[in-house]
Amino acid sequence: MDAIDRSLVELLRGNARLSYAELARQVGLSAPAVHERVGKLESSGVIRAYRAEVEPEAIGLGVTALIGIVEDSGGDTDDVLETFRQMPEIESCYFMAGVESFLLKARVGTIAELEQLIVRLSRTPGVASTRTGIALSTKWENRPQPIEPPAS
Amino acid sequence: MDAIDRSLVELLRGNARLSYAELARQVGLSAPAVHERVGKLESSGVIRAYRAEVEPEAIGLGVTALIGIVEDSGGDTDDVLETFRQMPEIESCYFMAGVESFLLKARVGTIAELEQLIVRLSRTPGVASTRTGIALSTKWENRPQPIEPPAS
DNA sequence: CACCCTCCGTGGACGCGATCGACCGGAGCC
DNA sequence: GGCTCCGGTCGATCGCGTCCACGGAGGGTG
Repeated sequence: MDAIDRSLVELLRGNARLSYAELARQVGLSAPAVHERVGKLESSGVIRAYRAEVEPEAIGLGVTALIGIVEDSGGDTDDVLETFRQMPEIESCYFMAGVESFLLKARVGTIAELEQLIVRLSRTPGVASTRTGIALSTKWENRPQPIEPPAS
Repeated sequence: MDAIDRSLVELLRGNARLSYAELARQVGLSAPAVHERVGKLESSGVIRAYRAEVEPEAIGLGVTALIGIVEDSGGDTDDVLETFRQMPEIESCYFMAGVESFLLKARVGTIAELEQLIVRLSRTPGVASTRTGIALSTKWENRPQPIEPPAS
């Protein structure tokens, strides 16, 4: 993970479809060298995936909600997690410090679907209560932040 | 936005680096046709960007926090937003219904940096109070959900 | 100091993919 | 029926991805 690797990661975070040849020009190496470096970044887990970022409204997911979950004292956290994992509406799931064990980001098409989702969450064994906030608008999301070299 | 477009979007959400030729095979069109469709999806804003998804720890951003912001009654929301936008640590920013006007997702390297960020947020004109939750672990994030055809 | 090993890069070669232009067929409209 | 437009295929060309052989720098060892 040297300076060139960081440049590559930063370039690919900005545009995942850059060709190896283009990356090579940007970092001043040959295309095969870049190919190998990127391959290592992928297989070492630094780069997890390449994703197209889509306007949610365009695919019928106009409603974004953030849902805090308080667990039952008796519940099994892993079971709860597994149940959440089965719900495709839940785009992100964080295990949090604090009263609310989980914070979920969910996306659905309509408020009615959100209601159904909340009902399903509330009924999930191990879930004591939920608290839902609705995003009126997304100002920005997953903005890549510049990589700073390790403070050595 | 027909069924083929939806397939293309779904394929690219799963792997943004698929070649046009591969996409073409998957959807049963020729490569130039796919090229044109994807170009239209990009320029119409359905596809906003292609990003590499990176393990945050690998680039020195091991601390994830979710921060709710309560606005001052006198403050100007746009100014507050602009200030947030200048802070690279804030990866996502939602304008919310409820007492907390904003919910921010921030990523920093250390708890000390998080502390500094919260101080800066608290001092921002227009911000009345902040409430920070720390993510102990990210179970998953930005998981693409299958696209369902418009309910027609 | 010479030697060797390893790592990481370059350059060349070759096949495939990206991309452009020409053409074509069906839908909608005079 | 014939025009036009839209959106596709086909074919050709050029650049890119990817494999391979080679080479130089750096470090350990006799």
